[in-house]
Amino acid sequence: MHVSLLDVLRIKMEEKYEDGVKWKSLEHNGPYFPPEYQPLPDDVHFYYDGKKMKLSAAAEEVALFFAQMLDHEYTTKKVFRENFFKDWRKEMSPEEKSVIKDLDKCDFSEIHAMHKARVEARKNLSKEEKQTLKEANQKIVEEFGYCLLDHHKERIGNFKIEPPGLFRGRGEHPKQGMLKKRIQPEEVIINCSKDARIPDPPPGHHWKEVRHDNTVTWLASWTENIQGAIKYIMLNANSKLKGEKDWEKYEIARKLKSCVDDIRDTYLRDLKSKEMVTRQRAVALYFIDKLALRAGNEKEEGETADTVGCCSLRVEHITLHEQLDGSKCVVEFDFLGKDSIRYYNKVPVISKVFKSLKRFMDNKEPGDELFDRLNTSLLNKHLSSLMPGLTAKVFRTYNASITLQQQLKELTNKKLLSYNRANRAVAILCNHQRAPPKTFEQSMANLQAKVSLVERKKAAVKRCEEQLLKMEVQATDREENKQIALGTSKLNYLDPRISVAWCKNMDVPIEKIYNKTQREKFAWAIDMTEADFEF
DNA sequence: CTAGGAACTTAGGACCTACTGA
DNA sequence: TCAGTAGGTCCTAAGTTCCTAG
Repeated sequence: MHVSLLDVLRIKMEEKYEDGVKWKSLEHNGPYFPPEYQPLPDDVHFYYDGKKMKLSAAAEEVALFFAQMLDHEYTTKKVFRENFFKDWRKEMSPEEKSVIKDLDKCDFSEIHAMHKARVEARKNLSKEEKQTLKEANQKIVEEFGYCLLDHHKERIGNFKIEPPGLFRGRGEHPKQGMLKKRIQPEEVIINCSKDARIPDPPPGHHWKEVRHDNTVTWLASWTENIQGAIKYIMLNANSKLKGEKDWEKYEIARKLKSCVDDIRDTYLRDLKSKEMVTRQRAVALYFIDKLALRAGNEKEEGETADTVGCCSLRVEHITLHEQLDGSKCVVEFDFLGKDSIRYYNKVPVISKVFKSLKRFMDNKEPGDELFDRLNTSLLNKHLSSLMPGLTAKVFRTYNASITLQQQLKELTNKKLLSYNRANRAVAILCNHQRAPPKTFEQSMANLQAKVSLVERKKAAVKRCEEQLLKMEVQATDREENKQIALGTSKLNYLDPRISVAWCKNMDVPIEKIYNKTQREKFAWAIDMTEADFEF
C-alpha cells in the first residue's frame, strides 16, 4: 500500500486528537490591559483659535494621540486629518463640539512639546531606573505572558490588548487617522478549558464571554473598531502547537515538489482550453508558480488601500511588449501588493501566455479585472483537486525553499575552493605519485629565508587585505540587501531543515544562520534534521 | 454560487539595544 | 567615549484560507 506524506501527516495529527481538536486543556491569566489614560499636567495646555481651552479627559486623550504624531508626515495628509477630526469630535463633550470646528485652528504645540520631553526623559533615565522599569515589565510577562496548554507551559505571542491610538494603516489607506478605541474587558472573549481557572477580569469589570472551544488555538479575542475585524491572542511561534503547524506547512510544500511537474504540464495544457475560466486559471497559475505572486483575494473598495495579488490584477497593472530589451513576449508588471509594496517586473513569458493575456485584455478598460472569470476560491478548489492540501500560497513556500536548496548547492561548490585539495585527495587515493624534484630541498630553503624576511610586511599587508575583503563583502551585502528584507523569507518560507542540514554539512554553527528567536521557532527542525536532508 | 465571518499566517516599520569603529 | 548602525524584538496591519448561512 502506498502511504503518502500527507497520509502520514494526517495519521500523526489524528493520533493526537480527533478531528479539529487543538488541545485538551488550556489555562491562562487573560490578556494584559494597557494602563488607564493619565490626564495632562496642569501646565500643559491646548489652544483653540489662540485661546487656552481645558479639554475633557476623553477629548484630551485623543488630542494627545494626534499631538504625539505631529512630527510625522501623515498628520499633514488630508484623509488622515479628516478622519481624525471626525472621530475626535465624537469623543468631545457637546460644549467642546460646539467650539472646536476646525482642525487648522487647533494648537497642540504644548502637548507635542511635553510628549517630546517625556520621550527624551525616558531616554535619559539612569541605569538603575531603566533596570527597575525592565523588572516591572518582566513581572508583567511572567504573570500574563504564559499559559498552560495540555499541561505544558507555553509562551503567548501577544498577550497585551492593543492600546488605543490613531489608525495608520499602510499605503493610501482610506481609514488612516481614525480613532482606534480603547478595548474594555466587556468586549473581550476568553477561551479556556472547562476545568481551567477562569482568568480574573480587571477589578470592577467582567468579560464579554467565557467560552471553551478546543477547536481553535486562541486564548482571547475582541473586535477591533476600524475594520470590524477580530483580533486574537495566540501562542508564540516557539510553541509546540505553532511548530507542528509550521512543520506541516513545509511538508505540504515538499509534497508539491513531487508533483509540481505534473501540475505544470496540466496548466500548460490548460492554456489551450476553449473554456475562458480554464485559460484564465492557467495563466494565473503560471504567474503564481513562476513569479511567486500571492493569490489575490478581492477586497472591499474603500475599506482598505488599493492593492492586488494575482487573481485581482487589473488591466492597468500589466503592459504587454511584443519585443523588449531583446526578449520576445515580455509582460511588464507594475502594481501595489500586500502592504502597498510595489511590484515591478519585466518578464518574458511563453507565447501562449502572451496571446492569452492579449485576449483577456480585449475590450477592457484599465480598471477592469484581468482575470474576470477567476477568483481565489475557484483557483484553490482546482489546486486542491490536483493535490490534497495544495493552495496558491504553497507555491511561494515551495519555490522559496527549493531555490534556497539549489543556491546552497551551487554556492557549496564554489566554497569548496579547496578544489586542489580535493584533487590531491583523489590523487592520493589513486596513488598518483611522483619523485620529489631534485631541487626541491634548496628551493624550499630559499623560500623559507625569504618568507621570514617578508613575514612582517606580509602580516601588515594581510591585515589590510582582510579589512578590505571584509569591507567589500559588507558593501556587496549591503548593496544587495538595500531593498531586500531577509527576515520574512527566513521566518515564513524557507524550510528550516534546508538551512540546518547545510550548517551540518558545512560545519557552520547554527547560530550564524538563526538568532535566538529563530532557533526557538525552528527548534523542531534543529532537533530532527540530519545532514542529508533533502527538501 | 456568494458574502461575510472566523481563524490563522505573513509582513513591514518602530523602537530598543548591543556592538563597532572613529 | 560616543555616535552611528545592525540586528533583534515588538507591534499590529494585511494578507490567505476555510467555513457557514442564505
